[in-house]
Amino acid sequence: MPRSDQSQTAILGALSIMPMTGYALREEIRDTLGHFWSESFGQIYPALAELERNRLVERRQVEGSRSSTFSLTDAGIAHLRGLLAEAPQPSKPRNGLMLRLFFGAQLGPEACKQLVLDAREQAESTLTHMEAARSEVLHDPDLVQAAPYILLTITAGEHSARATIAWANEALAQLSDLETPRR
Amino acid sequence: MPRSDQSQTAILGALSIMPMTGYALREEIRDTLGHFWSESFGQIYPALAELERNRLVERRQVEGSRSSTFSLTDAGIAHLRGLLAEAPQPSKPRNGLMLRLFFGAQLGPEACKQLVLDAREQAESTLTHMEAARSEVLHDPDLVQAAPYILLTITAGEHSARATIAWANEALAQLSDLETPRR
DNA sequence: CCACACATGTAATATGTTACATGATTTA
DNA sequence: TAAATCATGTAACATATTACATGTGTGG
Repeated sequence: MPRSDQSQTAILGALSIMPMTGYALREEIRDTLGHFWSESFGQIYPALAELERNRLVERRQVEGSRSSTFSLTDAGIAHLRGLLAEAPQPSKPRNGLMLRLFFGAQLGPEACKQLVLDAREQAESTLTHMEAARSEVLHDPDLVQAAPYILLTITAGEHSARATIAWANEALAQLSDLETPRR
Repeated sequence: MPRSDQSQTAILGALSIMPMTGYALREEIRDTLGHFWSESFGQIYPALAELERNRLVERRQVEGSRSSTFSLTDAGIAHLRGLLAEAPQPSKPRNGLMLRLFFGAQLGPEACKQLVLDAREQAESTLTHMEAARSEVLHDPDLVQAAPYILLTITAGEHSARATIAWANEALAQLSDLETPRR
């Protein structure tokens, strides 16, 4: 089985919400699933080609245009449900921030503080995006079916971002103590 | 520059805390950094070989044994500091749980609930591990220098796990509402 | 002396990103 | 009409996992 099942899941899933081109697929995945998923061009087109070979998606040429819209076949929907039912394969974590803090003794408190500040800022920006996403989801008529589930992922993002902010504040306090050793 | 800088950072960092064999390196990374980092055998040995070629680590053969201990050279410490100072490269997220929930309409509330239950259980287990790790770090004499920084990463893990648990409880309530549509 | 953990490494494979090539369509 | 965006795809490269090959030391 070439092409990761997980990429197929994301692609079939996105097409289950609405048919679209490969290009749009990448934009949707980046903009909508971006906080917890990513696919690159180099994966999307070959994966689409294979899904087409297996009759799981259908390409519909737009009249007088080179671009084509992909949509799920019945077999594609069945396949998607099968993939979703499989246990999520745990992704190998690679958190560059934590790696740096872990060896922070080599870096010094100042640089660590800056890393934590950056992380906090990013979490705050995530929080803003999540709020915007929530109202988009609630107002998009294409998403009435999917909305309750999508909202779960948005809530997860918010919880995670708030946890990061709370942790960052604690961490900054700790780092300040390290900076000025008691005299 | 072959071999990701990030792998080198993890390896040099681990060796900065204490010299060890390649085998031990993998065990340490799995057991100690496991919650936010991973390296596999296939990366560690080639990376060590290259670090050795660049005189960033030194191999010391143990008397009458085939195994050897790697330790940092002065250039290695300098290199490590340089790597740590670089901005963490954001890892492409791939959260299988969120992917499944996002398309949960295809899966149904029951299966989604099970996924969330599993996630909560895992977070609870993480919380237990973090507690154990904290007391280990506080009692290991090799870690006196590094401890304050390592504790930051443990605290981060705890915040994140607690956020997951809180979210899971909310999500389960939402999913129950979906299961029994009002009549 | 057998099984298991320690130890080093390579090869095959899988996965994923980036840069490039190409051209159509839209918008300023 | 020039520039930006949309659109499809490939090739080269980078990265990472898994299985395998090989052998040593140690405890039951």
